[in-house]
Amino acid sequence: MIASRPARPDPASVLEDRGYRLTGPRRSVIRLLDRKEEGFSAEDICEELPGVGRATVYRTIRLLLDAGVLCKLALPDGAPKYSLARVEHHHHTFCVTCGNVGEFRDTTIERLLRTIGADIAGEIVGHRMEFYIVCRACLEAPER
Amino acid sequence: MIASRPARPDPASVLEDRGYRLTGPRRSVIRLLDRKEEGFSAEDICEELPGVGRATVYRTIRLLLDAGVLCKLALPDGAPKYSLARVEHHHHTFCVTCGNVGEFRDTTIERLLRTIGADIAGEIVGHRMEFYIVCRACLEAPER
DNA sequence: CGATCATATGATACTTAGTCTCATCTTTTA
DNA sequence: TAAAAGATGAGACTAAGTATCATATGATCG
Ligand SMILES: [Zn+2]
Ligand SMILES: [Zn+2]
Ligand SMILES: [Zn+2]
Ligand SMILES: [Zn+2]
Repeated sequence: MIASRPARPDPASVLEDRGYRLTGPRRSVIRLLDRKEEGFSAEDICEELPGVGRATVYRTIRLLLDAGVLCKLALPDGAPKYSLARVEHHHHTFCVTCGNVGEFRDTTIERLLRTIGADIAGEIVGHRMEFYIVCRACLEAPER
Repeated sequence: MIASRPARPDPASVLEDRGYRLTGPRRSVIRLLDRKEEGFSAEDICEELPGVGRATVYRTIRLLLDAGVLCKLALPDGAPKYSLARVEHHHHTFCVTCGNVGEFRDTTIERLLRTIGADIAGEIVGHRMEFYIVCRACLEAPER
């Protein structure tokens, strides 16, 4: 089953492939994103890279979003979060207690979603799905 | 099958049931929402109700969101939109061409989503799902 | 190498969506 | 009718992100 996980695309190569220059500031942003846990904010990145301008951070984020190697999570309430995509197509889990973000894939869902098109007026061109959870750690945590 | 569609809750009664006063400004907002097509912005409401303060519009929207009779749609890109909920639990379609928003329910999905919990570490407390489509009207529209 | 031109950067102003504050007004209740 | 609770609205503030534009960087050609 290990072979079924597609290799994660390298954000730097993806940008180059798209004809963008791989400059110092862009490298810094990408290197930091790579070290980050999932579910960080754009402003986090700005603060941790004082040498890179805010505009450049946001511009790089946008390039990566457009290229599909970065996900923007619209949480039900609160600030948007970002997370480098680990696998190609996936969905997210979001712990409503600790805010932890996870990725998952389920081929059954994907198959079902494809068949559901029949019930919808129009042509389906994409979808998004998120699960709100209480994660393992929060379930096991001493109450408080 | 008609009987299977639950009656749409009346936003005004829902607010009263929750212990909020049904004041003039709140009535105005609710009456306008009710006349609106799906997929309007909060600022639309402010502009169309110059007699009601911005803060009150946003406060009323928040109350209705909390009560579950109004949906906030986080579109993949662009401004958030609102839409009065027509049925209890549902998902949205969003036409990527014209921006039209629709609601749908599918019990197969709901059943599947419940079973998928087994594969996810933690307890699922909710979900969100959206389909991006090209709607019937846009498919049939003269090209361009 | 150096000139040239496209591209990228960063400081900063601006925009959008929404919240907060607080003095005033309205409603409820006693 | 007086007091208390709740709601309102003007406007200040915040957070997330975009636009502007002068400067800097880097690729390409001679
Ligand atoms: Zn993702
Ligand atoms: Zn999917
Ligand atoms: Zn809805
Ligand atoms: Zn559902």
